[in-house]
Amino acid sequence: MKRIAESTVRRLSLYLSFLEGIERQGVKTISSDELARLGGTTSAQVRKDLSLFGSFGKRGLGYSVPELSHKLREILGLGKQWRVVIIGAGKIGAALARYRGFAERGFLVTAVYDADETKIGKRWESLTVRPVSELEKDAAGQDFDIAVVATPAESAQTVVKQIVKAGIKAILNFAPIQLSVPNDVTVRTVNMAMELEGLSFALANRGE
Amino acid sequence: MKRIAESTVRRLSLYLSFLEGIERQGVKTISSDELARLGGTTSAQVRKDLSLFGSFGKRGLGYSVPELSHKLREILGLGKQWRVVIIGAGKIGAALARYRGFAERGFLVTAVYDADETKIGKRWESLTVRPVSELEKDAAGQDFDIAVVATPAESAQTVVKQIVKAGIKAILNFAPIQLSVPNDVTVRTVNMAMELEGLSFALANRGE
DNA sequence: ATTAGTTTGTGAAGAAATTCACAATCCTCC
DNA sequence: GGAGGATTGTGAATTTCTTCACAAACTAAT
Repeated sequence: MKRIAESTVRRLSLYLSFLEGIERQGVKTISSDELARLGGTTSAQVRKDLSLFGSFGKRGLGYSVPELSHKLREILGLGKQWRVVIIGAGKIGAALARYRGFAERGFLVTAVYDADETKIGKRWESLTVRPVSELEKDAAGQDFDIAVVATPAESAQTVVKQIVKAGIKAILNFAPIQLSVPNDVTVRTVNMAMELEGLSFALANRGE
Repeated sequence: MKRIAESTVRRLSLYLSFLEGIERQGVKTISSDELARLGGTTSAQVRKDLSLFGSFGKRGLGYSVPELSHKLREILGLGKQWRVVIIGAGKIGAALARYRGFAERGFLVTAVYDADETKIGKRWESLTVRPVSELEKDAAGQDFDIAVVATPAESAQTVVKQIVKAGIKAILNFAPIQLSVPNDVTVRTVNMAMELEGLSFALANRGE
């Protein structure tokens, strides 16, 4: 398949969230134009995005809401349950472990790890914090899909090496650094400082 | 000034974080090549990004670390303290109010608001949760710069209308919806579901 | 069955972002 | 103070992303 841009994937995700809302309201059909309006983009963009994966609409009519949302879930790989491990049992890790949005979307938090001895053995909901040194061994039997890095910046790159060794191919990174990983590993970074600085830039340069 | 792309601003923010680390280690000078290596990009990209704002380097030598990081802070508007209000006193709001990264970067959390009567009056650190209906009035005297939206998706758009009315021009949005705002208001959205779905897509389409 | 009115899917055009490539400049050392 | 080596700044080339624009395909109405 042709390489798909990250921006495209983000939009697909956005379209899906609209479709799910609309589906609950019982709307049966939607045009690219309407979808574009909701997503703050253009109808051509919507159609182009979808056309990368097939043709799901009916000319003159639009898209069937249930059908399109099913297709998008399929494209985004939301059919199966992904198994998630959280590395770092600090505040962010704790908040994430309790976050219901994971389960709702089919992401099952399977284990929590930390390097700090004093945290090991603590229980969170139904999970027990395990030493990160065991990650690779554990992964052998369990098929973890996604690792969430919620450690301090200093330890993040070390932890990532262990994640990669454990054969995990997708990382959601909350540490405020740039992770270095092999080509076949996908990283998404959530970096509050960067978002805030983006806003700061916008405020500082208004009207120039 | 020419319009600057969001991706450029993100990279500037990234460069700055490297420079700050390097500065603490006492390194005095850095080349675009080194900076590119750290940021996972190319040296040409680094130079192009910086050249949008001036010429800060010395040919044959590279960039002075303290000078460049100072310039970047200036460009990103990190010189002044920005005043932040958090709207939504739920779990995310609470976590953000306690988040030290705000203060470290010069973002001062000034107030917390919520629509839910049962939450109003609660004290968080040195702040008291106030009714969001008072936001506009409060804003008149206080010059709030940035609003953080940490409400459920359902109330987010309503809250945003109040934020806009209060004259706030920058929003950091944690609600999983697309906010609609006037042109002169900048929004950055942090959406975990979208990030997870990006990873899911990558996993589902590996090697195609 | 024909017409009028929609809306898709997609090549082609246009815009934006990235990379190339090299002259210009600076530092160091002899 | 000239030569050699390094690295910037930036037009031009390239690649990627977005928008345009229209034929094709569908519905509904008469």
